[in-house]
Amino acid sequence: MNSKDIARIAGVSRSTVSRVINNYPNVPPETKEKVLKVIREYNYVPHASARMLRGKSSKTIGLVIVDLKKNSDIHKVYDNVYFGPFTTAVIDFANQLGYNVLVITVYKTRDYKKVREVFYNKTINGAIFIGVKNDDPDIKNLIEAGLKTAVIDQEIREDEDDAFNKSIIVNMDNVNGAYEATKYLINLGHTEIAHITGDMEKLSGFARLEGYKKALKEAGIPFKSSLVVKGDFVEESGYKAAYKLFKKAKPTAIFASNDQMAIGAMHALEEMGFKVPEDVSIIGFDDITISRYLKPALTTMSASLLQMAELAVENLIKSIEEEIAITAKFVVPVKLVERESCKRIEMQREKINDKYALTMK
Amino acid sequence: MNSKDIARIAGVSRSTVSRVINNYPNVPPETKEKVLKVIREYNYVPHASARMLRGKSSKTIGLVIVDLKKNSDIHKVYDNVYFGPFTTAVIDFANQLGYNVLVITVYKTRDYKKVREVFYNKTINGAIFIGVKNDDPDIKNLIEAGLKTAVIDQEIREDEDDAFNKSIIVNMDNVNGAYEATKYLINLGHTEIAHITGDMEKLSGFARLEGYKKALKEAGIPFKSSLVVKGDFVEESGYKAAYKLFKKAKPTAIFASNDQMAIGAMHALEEMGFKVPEDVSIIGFDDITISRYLKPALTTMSASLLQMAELAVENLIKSIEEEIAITAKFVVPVKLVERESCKRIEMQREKINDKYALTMK
DNA sequence: CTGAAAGCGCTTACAG
DNA sequence: CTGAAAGCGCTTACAG
Repeated sequence: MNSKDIARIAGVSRSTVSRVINNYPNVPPETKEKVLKVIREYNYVPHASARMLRGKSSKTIGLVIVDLKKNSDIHKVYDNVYFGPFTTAVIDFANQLGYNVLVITVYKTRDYKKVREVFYNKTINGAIFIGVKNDDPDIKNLIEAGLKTAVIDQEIREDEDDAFNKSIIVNMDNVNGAYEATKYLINLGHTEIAHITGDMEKLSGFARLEGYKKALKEAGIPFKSSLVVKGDFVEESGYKAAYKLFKKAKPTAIFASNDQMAIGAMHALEEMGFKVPEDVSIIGFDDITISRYLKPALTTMSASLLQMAELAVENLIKSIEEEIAITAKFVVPVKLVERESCKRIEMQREKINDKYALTMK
Repeated sequence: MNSKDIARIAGVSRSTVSRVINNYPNVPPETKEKVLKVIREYNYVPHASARMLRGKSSKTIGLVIVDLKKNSDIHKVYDNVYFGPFTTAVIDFANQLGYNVLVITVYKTRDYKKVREVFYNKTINGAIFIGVKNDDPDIKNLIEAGLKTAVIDQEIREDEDDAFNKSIIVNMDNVNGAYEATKYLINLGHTEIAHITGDMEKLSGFARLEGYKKALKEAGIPFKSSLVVKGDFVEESGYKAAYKLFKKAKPTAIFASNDQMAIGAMHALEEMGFKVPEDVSIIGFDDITISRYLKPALTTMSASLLQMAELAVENLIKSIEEEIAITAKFVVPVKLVERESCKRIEMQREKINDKYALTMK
């Protein structure tokens, strides 16, 4: 069944069939109805490739989920509690606007080849990237080659010539979020506040560290490098970080750069014999689904993934359809979700120290 | 940049360019290398639509996530803790086999239009369906129209003429899983075992009820309809079901048809003043990520989503490429994950009854 | 081994 | 208002 068949059955030319499909104004109602009837009857839908070849848009965007792991291929995205909700939100918004979404996973640098492929072969004309490291050269190349992009979690640049300046950027308000998280602990009376950092190659990694420092500085609390331990956003790194931390320091509170690491740290804390929040307060970032089910439920900073997905999708599609390079930058606000993992302290130092004496000998 | 340009620059005809791209055997090594060099230099990738129009496969499958909600559009897939991991697993396996995946969400029956569209316009030639109700007529139509399909959670039929018999089917071993879950409770000494059912329009809903009944029967425990409450697989329904249940009955254990409902039920139990597992044991199904973080950690039945994704993807692609209707049916085994939410009881009936007297007056 | 040509199914300027 | 024709970028039988 193709437009020729439809034309023959309806007793018109293929031109006319095409005109009614594309809603041209100069088709008389009766002709239009006649053609439409045949189209419906035969479930005819024009061949997408033929239309594209004639210059119509593919109406397809890519969603590129990047999860570069240093050492293993065991870690797959399906572990990731963060990407799922965002992915489905992107699909929903895109579908609403009549766009399909092709989802592509990138675990190693060479997987970017998959993205180049669908871009150069014209399957997609735009893509949303999540999980990317800051200033990623692979994405830069793609942008320079003309791919319309929306990137989540990417530094907003001064340099006008930078490729990322041609991209839509959607970020959480990382600095402020981290600042507020730390300040929240300070207001609770904590001064020995540790930070488990995220992946420092990502904006959300280093920006949250920055917010942490800012809050300390403002409160006149000296920054101690012994209270900062590197993590990489996965649970296990939070677990290890907590052990490392308590080997050299005695914080009363921890700000973890995301919830997954906070969860890992809570496990370590439990193993070491500390109670949360009685002995150590802990706050996370992201408000993933699991956090509310923990005991104690995790206090954390939350940003609307839905809003981020919406901004990315709508602006990307706008930039595709209007054939202009929209360069909008968005910073989505973050708000505190107070639950049970943080506690006010007042001169509890002795108690904590006693505990230490006991646990660590 | 198109094949004509490449041909001109390499000093050959378009035919030859096409031959090297498609790896025809009858191209001399030097010619091949010469052309390849130009292709690489200009980042040339053949236009996917043009190739398709000439009959090449689109190498794209659809992943259709169905989440039909009766009354609201508030409930979106992004809530769903179950679809995320499966989705990324499907994408991974498909990508590995050189296939793209187009993800489509279906919240209302009319959203199936999106699926028909991409099928009839030749964007996809196969699709995987998850979250579908049993014997869904919309999917039946698609199968009959020639879409290659792999369906998750669908009854395996006797009737050879049934459309679903032309589909690949991948199920969890629902009946056995439910049977084992119930038997586990029985072996722990429970006889008053309630069941919160899933959505009875889905295979996993009614098959798990069947397994529950089977275990009771085998143990000689009479089936009581007062111990069975309807749910629909979402958390809130488990919450409500638990309240409803304890209004009319006094079970010492609950088998919830999935983990989300078990979580809802645990909340209700807590509110009603029952301790898990001291007062009431509870077991779920699915082993979603959250379950291991609960306190008490949820005992549940687990099947490998990865394996299911792999079976669906590999067989679907095989059936697409070999142009045959593969009709394989798979039942993925389920295994018990013992955690902390179930407890052996021995003549505790009095205690429980006391508690009741206290709580419910 | 290689090129010229037909044709996949559309859309759209062109002519009437 | 409508049709005939060109052409989008490929692939592949055909001829040499």
